[in-house]
Amino acid sequence: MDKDLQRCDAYCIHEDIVSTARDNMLHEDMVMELSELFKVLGDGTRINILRALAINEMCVCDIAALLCMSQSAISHQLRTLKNARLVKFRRDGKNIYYSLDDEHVEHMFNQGIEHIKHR
Amino acid sequence: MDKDLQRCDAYCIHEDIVSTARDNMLHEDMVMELSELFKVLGDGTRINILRALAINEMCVCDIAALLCMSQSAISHQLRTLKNARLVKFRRDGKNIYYSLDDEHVEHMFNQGIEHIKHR
DNA sequence: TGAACACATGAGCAAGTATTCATATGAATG
DNA sequence: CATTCATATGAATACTTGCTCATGTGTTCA
Repeated sequence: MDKDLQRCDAYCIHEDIVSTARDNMLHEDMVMELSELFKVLGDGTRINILRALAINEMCVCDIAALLCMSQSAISHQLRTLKNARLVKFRRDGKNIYYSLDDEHVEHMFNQGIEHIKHR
Repeated sequence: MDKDLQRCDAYCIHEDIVSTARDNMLHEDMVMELSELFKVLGDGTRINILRALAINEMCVCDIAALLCMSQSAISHQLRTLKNARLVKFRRDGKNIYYSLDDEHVEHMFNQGIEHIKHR
């Protein structure tokens, strides 16, 4: 089961360091989920949406007005954010109000901003 | 200068909420830099590289061996990470050793992992 | 019930991206 | 100085993605 120590053909200089690194790697699934999460955050439109929702819940056409984008474009992006469990929504009559569904995203933004400011 | 209150044509329901959100938006440049940072983190190969470098500095062929990928592919990814100021390097003879150049990335990973675990 | 409104969704396209392949650079070694 | 080794880089390609356009779904209201 844990015998995934299959050597790949790549030439390696420091066996011990590579071996230690291998033992500390994240599980494949976690890496995939992490990269998908970051991929979702890696888009200006979605960042703007999340930042806006951090202040207030909003319906789709409000977000579209805020960002000067089409309703369809916003709707597609909200779908992506919904799939990533970053936003939730509630229906009220004809409108659907979106809001944040995560307490970690803001921390991630802040860390990102720190990284950028620090050059 | 700050008169970028140009109304876009999109129909908007809640003027006050949109207006408040607009006042609290991140600056355009910051959104771009943030999205570029997250984009860099949004790739499994680069996540694996960063995680490995968090344990030890490593030369290119070691990373290639660890991840069972070509030297060229790793080199291209390291370039991306270097441009994002996430890794630094030093030369020692024929080898070039890469290491982390940021203290925030690990926090971002941890926040990401928390988000994922929390469903 | 049917028109109007808010939103979702599928197809299509232009732009971006991760890898491979071939080749270039740069340091050590004989 | 020529060869070898470690790494970088440019071009090409398969794949992904964000938007638009057209249309579908679900709710309200007359």
